[in-house]
Order: sequence, then structure tokens, then C-alpha cells
Amino acid sequence: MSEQTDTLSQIMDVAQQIMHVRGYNSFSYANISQEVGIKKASIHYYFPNKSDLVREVVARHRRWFRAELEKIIQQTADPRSRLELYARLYFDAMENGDQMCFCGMLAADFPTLPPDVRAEVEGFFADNEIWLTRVIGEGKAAGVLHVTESVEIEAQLLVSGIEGAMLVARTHGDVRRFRPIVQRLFGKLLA
Amino acid sequence: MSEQTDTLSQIMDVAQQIMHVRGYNSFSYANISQEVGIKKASIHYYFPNKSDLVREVVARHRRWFRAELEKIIQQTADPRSRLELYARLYFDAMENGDQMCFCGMLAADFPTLPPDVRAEVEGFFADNEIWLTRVIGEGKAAGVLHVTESVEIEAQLLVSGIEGAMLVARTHGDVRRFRPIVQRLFGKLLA
DNA sequence: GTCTATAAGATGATAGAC
DNA sequence: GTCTATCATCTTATAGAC
Repeated sequence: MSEQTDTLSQIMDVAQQIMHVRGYNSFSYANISQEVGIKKASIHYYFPNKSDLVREVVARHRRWFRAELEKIIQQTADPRSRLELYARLYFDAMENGDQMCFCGMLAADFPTLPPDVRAEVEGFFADNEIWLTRVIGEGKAAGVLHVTESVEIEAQLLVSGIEGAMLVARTHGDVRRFRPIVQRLFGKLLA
Repeated sequence: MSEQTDTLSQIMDVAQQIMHVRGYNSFSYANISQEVGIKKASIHYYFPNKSDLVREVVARHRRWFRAELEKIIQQTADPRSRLELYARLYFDAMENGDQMCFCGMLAADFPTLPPDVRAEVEGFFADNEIWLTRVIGEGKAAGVLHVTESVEIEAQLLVSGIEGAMLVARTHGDVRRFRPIVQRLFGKLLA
């Protein structure tokens, strides 16, 4: 049951870990080689080229995140609680040592990404926006959320605010700045 | 009066232009060499190493942006108008073809930046936040802005929201998404 | 100031042995 | 599957001629 993680997964894990901090353009096969303990050439056996590796890593992350969103739907039917659990997803990540959203990092590298990787990164944000649009729409209909204008714009603002708060907080070297900003962002909707 | 731009300025201009799109780690002396029409070695005459060049470019951008903020202060005393002109600064940049904030781009590269460059990038966001804190504070005191809690958090939310809106909009390949999100962001304050 | 020449290292990627 | 060996290319940077 608790079998040793296979090489393929290890490569993907390390790739994600390094990319999460340094971005697409400053992580290399040499970095992975060192961390995993295999030679560069062996990585090419699993992933012929860099875009294959990165595409798979982003797609996996996207699937994981979508599953988290689905868990929230199962957990509670209240739109307000759903939004709170959504925000907690990001709070937890930041408090676990993340200093950025993995896909937010790749968004910055967007012009230099291979096309198939770009599609996955865009998809991640689309997943977020679609889910939030649904939840906010239901909250508006039920009269439990304070939404005056477009539900879509409201959803996009939440995603933007979260991503920007991470990006800027890191330049100040203080991830604790993240939480109060995001709480204020959601507060206007929950007020 | 209209003397040909000197080589030093040309190097800085091209460096900023490329970095603005591709970030710190995927622009090179070779790129600049090609655009400006001088050899790589000549760039080192002006800027001994890459961090010197980038630090100067970011510092120059920061000075320019601070001057823009000062212009707004001179132009109107009304906090609401000042916020509108501040937002217009970013709207104009986006409509002029920018797809990201120059310092937002470097914020993503933060862990890989030389220390002196980091300080300038952080300074840019600090400049924004300090200016907004002042304007929002005055608007709150005058009773012309809708601020219920911390003025500082409100200022930080505006900066975060703007930066994130650019970052996410670009992944969707549609800069037109930027304006309505930012209008909504400011709308909650101006309502 | 600008050039040629060159360095030492990293990059993604391939061929072929074991 | 993993390795050694090798590749062409790119990276920042320096020495020294003009």
C-alpha cells in the first residue's frame, strides 16, 4: 500500500516544487536530476521534452484543485460557507509555506510558455472563475450575498485579488499580508 | 533639443521593453545587442553586469511613476478624482499595449532577482500603497469615500487587485477583461 | 566607445551502451 | 530504465586591440 513513490511521480513533484518558486524559465533538468538522484538523460526517458513535463505537472495540479472545489460543494450547500472554504484553500496554502499560487507563477511566464502549457494555465483560472460564478450566482439568487452587478465580474475580481495579493505580499517578504487583504476582498461580498 | 537618444538610454529602453514581456530570467544581453545594434561587449561598458542594468531600469521606472502620482496630486484635490486618475494610469498603460505591470512582472521573478533589484521592486509597490493610503485616508476624513475598516488594507487591496487583474487577464489573452474588474474594485470604495 | 575573441558554465536534447 | 558521452546553443562576463 505505502509503496515507495515511483520515479515518474518524483520527477513531477520536484519539477512542480522548483517551478513553484522560480518559475518556468529558471528551473532545469539539472535541478531535477540533483533532487531526484537520477541523471538528466533519464528524465528525458519519462518526458521527452520540457513542455511534456510541465504540461503534465500543470494538468495534475489542475485536477487536484478541481477535486478540492468539488469537495467543498459536497461539504456544504450554503454559498457563504462555500466561499469561506474556497478562501481557506488559499490561506492554508500560504500558511503551508507557499509564497505564490503555482499557476499564478506560470501566468507571469505566460509569453514564454509552450502553447499546450499555456492552455492548462488558462484552464486553471477558468476553473476558478466558473466555480465562483456558480457559487456567487446561487448566493445572489438566495439573497445571502451582497451582489449588485455582474456575477461574472465579481468572480473574476476574487480570483484577481487573490493572485495579486500573493504576488505583492512576496515582494514585501511578508506572507502575513495576504490574509487581511483577502478577507477584505471577500468581506465586501459577505457584508 | 531633439538630439538622438544616447546609447545608454537606448540600452535601458530596450532592456525594459523586453523584460516587461518576458521577465528577468528570459531576457539577455544578446537580445539588447540585436535591438540596439551594438555588440554584447559594448553593453558591459555601460552596465558592468546584469544587475546594474536592471536596477537602473527599475529605479528609473519608479521615479517616472512617482512623478505621475505627484502630477495627480497637483491636478486635483478631490480624493475621488485622484483615485480615478490613478486607475486611469493603469487603464492607459493596458490600452497602450502593455499586458502587465513592469514591476508586477519582476515581482513574479522575485526569488531569482539580485538583492538590489528586489529592493527597487518592493519600493515600487510601497510607493503605490503609501500614496493610496494617503488619498484614501483623506477621502475617509472628508466623508467622500466609503471606508469602513483599515485604510492601509484598502490601499493594499487596490494594488493587489490591479496587479492580479493584469496577471490573470493575460492568460485569457484578453486585456479587455482588465477594465471592468478594476472598475468594480474601485467601485466598492466610491459607492 | 566599440569592436573581436574568448572564456567557463548552463541549457534542452540525442545516440547508444549496459 | 538508467547510464556515459556528446551536441549545439545560449548565458554572463572579461581581455585587449582599435
